[in-house]
Amino acid sequence: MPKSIYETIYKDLKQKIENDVFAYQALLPSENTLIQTYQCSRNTLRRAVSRLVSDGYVQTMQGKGVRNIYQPAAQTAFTIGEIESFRESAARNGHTPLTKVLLFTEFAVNEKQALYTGFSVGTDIYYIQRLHYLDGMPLILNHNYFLKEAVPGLTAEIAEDSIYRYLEDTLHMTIVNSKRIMTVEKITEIDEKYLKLHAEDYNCMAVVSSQTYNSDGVMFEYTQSRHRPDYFRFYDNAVRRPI
Amino acid sequence: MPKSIYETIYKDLKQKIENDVFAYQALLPSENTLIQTYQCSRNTLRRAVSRLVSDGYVQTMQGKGVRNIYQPAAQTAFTIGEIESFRESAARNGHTPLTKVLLFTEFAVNEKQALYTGFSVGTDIYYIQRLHYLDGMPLILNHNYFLKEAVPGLTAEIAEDSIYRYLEDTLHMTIVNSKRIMTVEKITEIDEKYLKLHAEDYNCMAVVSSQTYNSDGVMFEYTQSRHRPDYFRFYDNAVRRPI
DNA sequence: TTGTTAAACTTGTTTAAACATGTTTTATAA
DNA sequence: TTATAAAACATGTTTAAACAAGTTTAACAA
Repeated sequence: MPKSIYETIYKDLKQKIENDVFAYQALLPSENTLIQTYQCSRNTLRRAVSRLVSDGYVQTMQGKGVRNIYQPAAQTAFTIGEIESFRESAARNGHTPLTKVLLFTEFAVNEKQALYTGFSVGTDIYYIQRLHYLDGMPLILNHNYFLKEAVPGLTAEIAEDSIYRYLEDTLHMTIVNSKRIMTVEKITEIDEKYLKLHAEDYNCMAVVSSQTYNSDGVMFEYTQSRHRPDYFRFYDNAVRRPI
Repeated sequence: MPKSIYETIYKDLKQKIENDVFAYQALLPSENTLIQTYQCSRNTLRRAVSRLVSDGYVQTMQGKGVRNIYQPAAQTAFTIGEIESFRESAARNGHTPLTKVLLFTEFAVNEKQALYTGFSVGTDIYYIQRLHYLDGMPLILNHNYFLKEAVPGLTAEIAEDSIYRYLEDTLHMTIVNSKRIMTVEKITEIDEKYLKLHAEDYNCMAVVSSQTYNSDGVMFEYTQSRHRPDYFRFYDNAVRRPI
């Protein structure tokens, strides 16, 4: 339910681009034309288009027009690029997700953990280990650290379903911002065991470490996601700005 | 040389945040205050702030203010997140870069190559293999495919220096857009040889495949960058938008 | 003192207009 | 026919103003 006009336009244009209404490398209708189409102001239209630019869907060229440079990505198991829960991502790609909770516990952050999580020493935390399956295959091993005071009433049952659904629907928390770092790390015995990896085959894996902030600007989650290397893909679009 | 007002303000605020003028988790001065400071319109100021949001530097909260959530990242060998050449990245982090050209050739794209590069079959291409050193250590093995008609006069000498400098300074090309996919792949004999990797140690590596567009919306480069896993880091900031 | 309400803040959305700058097309002069 | 200049059209930047909506503070009544 997009509430704002620019968001409605953005979604409509995005959907049109994905459905080949505009050919690859072709120019979109000009600003003036689209203003007529959507009966909106120039600013509002430009705001919608600028999001398409960020998405890598189109490229604007001063004096020329707006070019469609969208090419559908090969459908893959896991696509990041937005903040998306495992369930959302699976649903979007038409796969069946399943989550198993391996460990659900709580403790206060020690010095070593403070260093890599970003939480202060002594902060009370829920620590959860979860295994994410897609179509029956274990793909991701997650280590979640949730700020206890920001996520009251979290249980293993909720973790088995969807923590993000609980955060947004029940606690009415708004997730806003997520800083991520991707690295490649050696697999551990735990990875080997749960993700059915074999060191002779793959001895390292993709690791995504993220710090997530809620709408109060409070970092309420640190997560380390350990991905099966053969099913990991991360999409990104970069825009070069003048120096 | 930032020409626009919003860019000047953006850079000033960014620099202030990086230099701790605003404390972590503190609120920035309000829009009205900053408008007075920079003597600009509200729109222009908001445009600067919105880029700081994209960068993950601040978070806006309706009714409350703008919170500084910037934390300096651990300095690392290679940071991506923008389109940046190897030399630029090295300079920014105070390292000494060196590039060796392993292979410089040209050919027409065949069917197999067309599939993964995104170039059409028969397109004339410069194919270059380059090894990037940082402080004397080989870190990245690059496979570059450049559209020949878009990059006339490319030589091995230029490739040894900086292709991007040639593109921008000599050919006056503007690089705008780069789509990237990150994966983890098994190392090959070539990787082992040039990056001094050992399969008993690491048998896979980080691979960044990218398609880059110039200001005419033409894809003029496909590159596969193969990174030493122990020196690879990719930073990203994601913003969750209402569904 | 406490609870409610209103005012004064904050950021968010939208419109309108003017001018700048780059590109293409058209009209005009040679 | 060809070269040049002007016009038309494209996106880029900036300002101004109005209203919406969320949060904090201040005033006020009980």
